[in-house]
Amino acid sequence: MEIDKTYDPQRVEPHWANWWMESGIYHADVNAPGPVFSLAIPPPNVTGSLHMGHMFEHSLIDVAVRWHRMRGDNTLWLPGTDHAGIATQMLVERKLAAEGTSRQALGRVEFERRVWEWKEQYGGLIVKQMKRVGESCDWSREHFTMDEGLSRAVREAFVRLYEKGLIYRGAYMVNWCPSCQTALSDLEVVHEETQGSLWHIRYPLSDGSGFIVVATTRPETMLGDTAVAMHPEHPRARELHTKSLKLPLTDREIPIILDAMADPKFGSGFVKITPAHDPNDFEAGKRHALPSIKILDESAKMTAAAGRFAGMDRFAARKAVVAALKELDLIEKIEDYTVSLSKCSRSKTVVEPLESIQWWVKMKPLAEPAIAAVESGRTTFVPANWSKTYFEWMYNIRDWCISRQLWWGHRIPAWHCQSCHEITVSREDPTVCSKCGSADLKQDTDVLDTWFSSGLWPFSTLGWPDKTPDLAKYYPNTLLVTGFDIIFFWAARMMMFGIEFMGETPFKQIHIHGLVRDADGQKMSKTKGNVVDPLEINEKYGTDAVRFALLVSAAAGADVSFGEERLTSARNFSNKIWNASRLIFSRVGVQVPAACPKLDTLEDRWIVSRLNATAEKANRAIESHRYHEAADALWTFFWDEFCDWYLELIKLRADVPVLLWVYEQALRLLHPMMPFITEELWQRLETEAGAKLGKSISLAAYPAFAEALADTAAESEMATMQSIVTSARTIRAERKVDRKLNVPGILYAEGAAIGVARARAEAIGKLANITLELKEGKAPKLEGAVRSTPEFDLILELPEAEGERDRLIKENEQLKKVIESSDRQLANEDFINKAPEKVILTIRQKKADYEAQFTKNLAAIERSA
RNA sequence: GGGCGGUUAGCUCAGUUGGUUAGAGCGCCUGCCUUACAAGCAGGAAGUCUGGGGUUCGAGUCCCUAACCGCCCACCA
Repeated sequence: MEIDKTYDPQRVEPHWANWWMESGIYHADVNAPGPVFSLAIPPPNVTGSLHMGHMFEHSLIDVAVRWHRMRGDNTLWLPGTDHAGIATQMLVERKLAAEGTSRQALGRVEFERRVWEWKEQYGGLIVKQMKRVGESCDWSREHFTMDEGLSRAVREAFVRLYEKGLIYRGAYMVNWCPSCQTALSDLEVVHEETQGSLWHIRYPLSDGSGFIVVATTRPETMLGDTAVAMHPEHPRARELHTKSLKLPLTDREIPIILDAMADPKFGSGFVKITPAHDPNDFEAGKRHALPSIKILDESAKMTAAAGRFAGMDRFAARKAVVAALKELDLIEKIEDYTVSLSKCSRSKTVVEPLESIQWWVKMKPLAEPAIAAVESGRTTFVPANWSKTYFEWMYNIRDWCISRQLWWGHRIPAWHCQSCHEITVSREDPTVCSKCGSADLKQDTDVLDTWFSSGLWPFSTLGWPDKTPDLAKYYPNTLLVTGFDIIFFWAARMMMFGIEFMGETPFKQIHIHGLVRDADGQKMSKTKGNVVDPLEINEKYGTDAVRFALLVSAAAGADVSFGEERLTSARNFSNKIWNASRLIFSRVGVQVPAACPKLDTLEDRWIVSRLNATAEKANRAIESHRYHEAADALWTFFWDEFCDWYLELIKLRADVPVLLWVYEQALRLLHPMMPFITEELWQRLETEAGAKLGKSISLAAYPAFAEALADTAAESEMATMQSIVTSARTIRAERKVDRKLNVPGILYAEGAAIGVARARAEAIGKLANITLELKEGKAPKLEGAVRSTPEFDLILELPEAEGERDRLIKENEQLKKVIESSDRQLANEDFINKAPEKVILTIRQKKADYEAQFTKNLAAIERSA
């Protein structure tokens, strides 16, 4: 068979990626038998393109999915994308700006049309990329959070929560992004420590009896102060609390109030109260019935209430206010101060706390059962520790602001009556007001937080609110694979909504993976310029190699430091698989026995036993989401055992019935991690009758552990044989013997070892290029080119090596340490009494072996002295 | 202010419930273009498992403590 010398993924991958899709083999059949394995993808943002984080997450998912499918489970991996409200709207607005227009200029309807158009044009990119990298999704069930079915689900969910009193509308302090022009949830605000200042400002007492000093990080807000608070226990409380202050730069008089919020130990012990622009002060304002003066508008510009500062931007106003106060000599001092700035996670604009009317979800009643679900173990986290993070947030949960003043998203299904001002919330668009019957209705202009619709994802994608067969079969999902960064945003909300609407937790397990970092462990970011593009490296190294490189370094929950060396070695591994296949195909052919053939030779028994052990390890590892362990086991098996030993031994034989069977099984074991190369090679194989093996390796059974194939005797015999070969090679390497030169050698051994040596003498001779003579018993003297182990002495006909004596002395020093420590242990009564018998026996054996070795070495050392 | 991780070979990292002389990849050293593979083969060097206490017959692994690094949460003027 004509086959390239090096593996070229580009010649193989596009074909299979395409065929997997077109053949529809990953379509989940509701009526198929077997246990269900279902998983819904964390829907990537439509605006996005595939980055390393996706590549990693999707590799983890695809391994789990392919493994379950090969195990015969009724497997569904449901793909889809998220409309990502703010992110997408920002992108399209930027594009409009470049065209010299704006959403305001276009109007709402036209803008929405443009976003849809944009989505159709560019939104499919990430999906295309996912298809190209061979993700085994059921594309017939692809969903988008704004498609018709999901929109209906969103509406249903909203109405139900509203009817239950879990959604309410009200005026509260919200995080307002002046650049996105919308309210944000607490989660969409990021806190950043910044070097700022603490301004100490003198507020004169109205009666002219002096000043009190307040400290603030935002001096411009003083224009909206409506009180100054002091702690009730403050030493001057009695004296001051009836007095009032003359608020500088204004002609207002404000009271001094007593409130425990003022920490007497902080600063001067007085705190200014700006109810309109600070959440704490907002509450204080309510407690003390203070007026609220809004001095900043939705664009963070000073309002008319700010007097001569009106129209200024908040930061300009800050400077101007400070300057004005300085002029009046009202600045007592300015301290350097570290402030925690709240910024919009999208636009990085500093958010402004503003009072505004928004829609909220009451969270406590939803959180309680979601907490219970994890406490009771109905849903578990992997790694388990993440449940702490989940609990931490859930116990302290606050109501969720779900309305956004955006145009791209699910419009809130609420209608405001223009005559009686009643709100009608409805599944169908109402024509008349539910209270007064007026037809003059206007739909609420807000849309819902993106995460509201993603929160319904595990069941909305299966047809909810209808009772579909899909929903019955695939809900709850078996597994969720996601990043820790969206545990609160997404996982927790799905838990709450899943339980609320479906009565059942949405997934049994939540696997939280880490972050893909660069080779130096730095977070990848565009500004740092250390972003690795998966498509670029997929092209360079092959998708399988990229997957394998990610998987092999992905201990559960751990971050992955991703450098090119890892890719190179993974790429080399695919090449190794390729070349082993070349050898097999050219020497042995492509016909695979239907079952494991009869095992006669040591190496056959051994490789089958190793294959079996590897299958066990791989299954256990994948099942418990320890993908790196599976990858490692497969690497070791295929490269070190199958290629380096088994194939080398096979080359010496004509009759090889077992080889193809083991090889084909190995391809199956590798398939979930390296789908392309394994499919390509597997498709070249045939049955012994010359027929195709099957439709796709991805539908072949994943090898399972079989007790009957475990052969500990073969493993230990093979270990002896390997040890003899390695000893001979080591001697040769140390003396730099020409590879082609055959060297006579004598092997002294007893017991089992001599049996192995006899049975495989020829193979040993060939692998080490020595002519082997066997003698039963111990070597009479150990000099010359010798290698000794507890099992045997091997003497090659070569002159004594320089440095051999030093090596033995060094080895004996180490042996002595181990022997002494074994002695100590064995002399310890507690150890003998308490340690399990198995451990004691092992130590005894170990000690005996080392002593024998030590004695041999010693004899050689003494003689060479 | 709370919470969670990490510290193991030159580098990046593994190390299930404590139990043989702590592993891998890359890098390094030596020798090989061996009819599958130089993206390879054979051999080799390299670690007082961050420090200090403790539990235990036995600790990289469990407990306490310190240092350093990182992350998350929080309405600390």
